[in-house]
Amino acid sequence: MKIHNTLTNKLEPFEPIHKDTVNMYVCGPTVYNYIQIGNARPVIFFDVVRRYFEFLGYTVNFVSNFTDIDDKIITKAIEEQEDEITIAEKFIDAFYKDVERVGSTTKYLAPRVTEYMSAIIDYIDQLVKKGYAYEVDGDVYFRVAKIDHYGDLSGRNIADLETGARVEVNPKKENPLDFTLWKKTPQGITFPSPWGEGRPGWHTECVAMINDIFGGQIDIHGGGADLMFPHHENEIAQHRAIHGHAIAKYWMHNGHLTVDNEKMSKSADNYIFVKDLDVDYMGFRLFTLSTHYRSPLNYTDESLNSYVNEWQRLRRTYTQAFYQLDLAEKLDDTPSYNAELDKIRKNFLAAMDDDFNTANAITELQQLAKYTNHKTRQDDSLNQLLGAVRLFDQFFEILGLDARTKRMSKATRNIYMEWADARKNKNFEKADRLRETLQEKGIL
RNA sequence: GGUCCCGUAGCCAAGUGGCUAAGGCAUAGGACUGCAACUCCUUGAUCACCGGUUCGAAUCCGGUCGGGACCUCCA
Repeated sequence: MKIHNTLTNKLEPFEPIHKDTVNMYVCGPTVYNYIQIGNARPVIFFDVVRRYFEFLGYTVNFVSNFTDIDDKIITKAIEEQEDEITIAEKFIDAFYKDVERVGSTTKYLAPRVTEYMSAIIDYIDQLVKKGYAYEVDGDVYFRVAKIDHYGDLSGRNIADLETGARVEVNPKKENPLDFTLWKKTPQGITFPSPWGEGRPGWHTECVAMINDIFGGQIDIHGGGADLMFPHHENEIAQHRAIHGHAIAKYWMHNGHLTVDNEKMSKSADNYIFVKDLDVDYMGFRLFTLSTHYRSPLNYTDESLNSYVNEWQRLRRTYTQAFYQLDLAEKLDDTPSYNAELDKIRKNFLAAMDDDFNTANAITELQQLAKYTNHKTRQDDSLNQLLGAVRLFDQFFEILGLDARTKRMSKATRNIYMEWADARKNKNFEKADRLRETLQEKGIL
């Protein structure tokens, strides 16, 4: 199992810190709006990461936060004449719905900033006491100059960053790179702190949560590539300041999604919410997994549709094989795996082991479909067909693709038999009628 | 202005130094079928461009063009 570590920019063998356990944290959403399809990429990809580790036998402790205190939420609250908590609640519910829509699990620990206020304040307080942070007029800033290796993760050096600063610098800061830990807020929800009423900056929450929940270095820290700088860089800096070592062993970042080769933005009028996609969401999931996670993913209607079709094809292959076995009452037999199936399985796992190369894994899924379609037309090798179905189950489970198919009821089975009979007796009128019924039930 | 990523057939996409550049969709032809649907078989590439390194490059180096991300608070 190899993982590309953003920190070293290399493929590294995965070795868990604690035997048989994977502790991972993925930066979650700021809940001020519905999520757009680009936000769904980490939601889907890191769900696959979790699934694959679980398949390999690890216990995965998966944590992803909600940022429920933020200027954008405050702005939205004022806009909608609601309080921040109500807004946050609304979009947390919406987020969970979208996560389920795209086939990812919602059963993981999801701490919220509002629940972590005292831990965050405590963390900032420690930074101040150790001299890594300073207070100015009710704001608290992190002293970047005091940390070595700032910029390692994103491959930047401090000199370049200073040159590049093109916006007016905040005169309160000792150094333009210093980032906000605590912010005195003129409007919206505030919390009491040693530095007065205010709210936390964005970068401390993840560190405080990781520290509290995991109590030490985690295996994997993930998120979108846009978070690499400054967010993750700042997490590393804070954690190093207090604990003297890196917060995570492996950093994983997914590439961006563009729409017609443009960044999604409201002004470009190409903003697509997950909830508004009018397609089979499993097709969308397959689409996002069709490109390696670190590569950019470009959305076009044509491209999405081709994967929606591909998904329907895969599912059809699966259900046809399933029903054939069901009719023959072979579903509970012992599956047989021949060399061809073993090879497909081996290639699939090798692809996943290679830094979660889902694109190549999907290729094996397609090979499995071809194999299955061949076997479906040969009645003599039902145990091998069963092997194929079981392999499909495994692949679908790992990728989070849901093709669950129920066994036929007795009534349906009878209709099927009648249909077969009618065809045999060339009673085509009756056969066509029954065929329609079976098609409606999704059997044919 | 700075840092970095990407550019493979009509479309999606793997491959990152070495046999004839995976796979899928679409197209076209064929097979199967009572008719369909489904399915199967066959069908396509001067790897953006120019130059260099090498016995050998899609893959490494330099340049050009095109697209994208980040560089401040925020995502």
